[in-house]
Amino acid sequence: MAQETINQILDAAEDKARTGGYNAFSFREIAKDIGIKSASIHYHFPTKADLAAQLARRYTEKFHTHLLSISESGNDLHQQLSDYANLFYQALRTDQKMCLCGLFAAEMNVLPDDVKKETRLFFETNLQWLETLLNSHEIDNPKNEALKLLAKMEGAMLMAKAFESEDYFQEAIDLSQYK
Amino acid sequence: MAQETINQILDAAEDKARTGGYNAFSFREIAKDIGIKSASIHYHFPTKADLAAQLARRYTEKFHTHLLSISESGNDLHQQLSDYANLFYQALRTDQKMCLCGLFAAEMNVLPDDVKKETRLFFETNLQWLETLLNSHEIDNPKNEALKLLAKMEGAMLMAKAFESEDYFQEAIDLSQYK
DNA sequence: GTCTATAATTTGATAGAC
DNA sequence: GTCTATCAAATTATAGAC
Repeated sequence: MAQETINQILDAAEDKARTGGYNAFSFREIAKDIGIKSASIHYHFPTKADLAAQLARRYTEKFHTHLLSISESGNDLHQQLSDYANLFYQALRTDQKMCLCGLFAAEMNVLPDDVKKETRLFFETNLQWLETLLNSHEIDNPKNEALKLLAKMEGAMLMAKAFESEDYFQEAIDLSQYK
Repeated sequence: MAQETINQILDAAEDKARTGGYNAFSFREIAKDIGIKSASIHYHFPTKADLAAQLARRYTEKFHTHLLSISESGNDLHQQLSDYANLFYQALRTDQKMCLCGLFAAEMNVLPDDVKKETRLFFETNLQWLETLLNSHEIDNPKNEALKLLAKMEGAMLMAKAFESEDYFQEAIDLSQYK
């Protein structure tokens, strides 16, 4: 199955990209990890930009699936926001790694255009989901509150990376105002 | 003067590191920028890890100087925090670049140990300054509030990078609770 | 689809002349 | 302190056999 190899490539690439960014993964390393040759990766992804763009796209799509699942729970605002924060926290906790798009955003200036576009889409997807949620609970300035919440998530992740401890994420996240 | 060359090297390296992180600057590129040869850089900084560690150290020291200047102003809490946020905003606005240590923090896992240490020191310096400020104004939980403020700064910077507009920084920063 | 082989470039780093 | 020259390794990418 071709799709299986593609998934293996993306999995290996994501692992490395979330560790050190766009320059932290190479065709040869990925190939070695999954037991094929780098030339085979080029068959599936002609250029590194293609691979990275697909990486960001898949990451965003998976994330979006989780967002929809939170929406459909019908839980109250505070619970949904807690579940939202938990998406980021679990990424830290289970993988010990940064948010892929958070890392890409920091490197925005050196990313190929397609990767830039997909990275930005991750943030837009998050903002839109947050805004809809906040709006449906009659929060003032939902657009601005959404941006502040997203910044809080990514900022908290950065704290966890800076101090090399997931605990800093939880300490930096405070959602008590939405109770 | 030797120090002048060293500063030129660090300036050129900082410019590139703040654009794309640890892997975004090379000895050859820096050398070309300032009109010397890469071998000459190795005379001043034996390894890339040495150069990056000094980069983070200088960045933190400069930042600390600004922090002290804000403290000494004797302004009220809200004004000092606004000035603090402005340190980050100006870095975005004048250089169109991310916080060096914010970017390094995102890449923490792939940094040489010395660079890791210096990067962490930037965040500890910020936390300590914030905690002292908040404490002197009798804010509850100054340690935790300091962490939340620092996360807010770095998160807001990331939003600005993600959407490629400094405006997002200002929108994500809200210090009205300290008025 | 995967392979071998290889091109073209860039990288960090060192030896030794001046 | 800066240079030339060079090394060894790694990078993205392609051509062509199987």
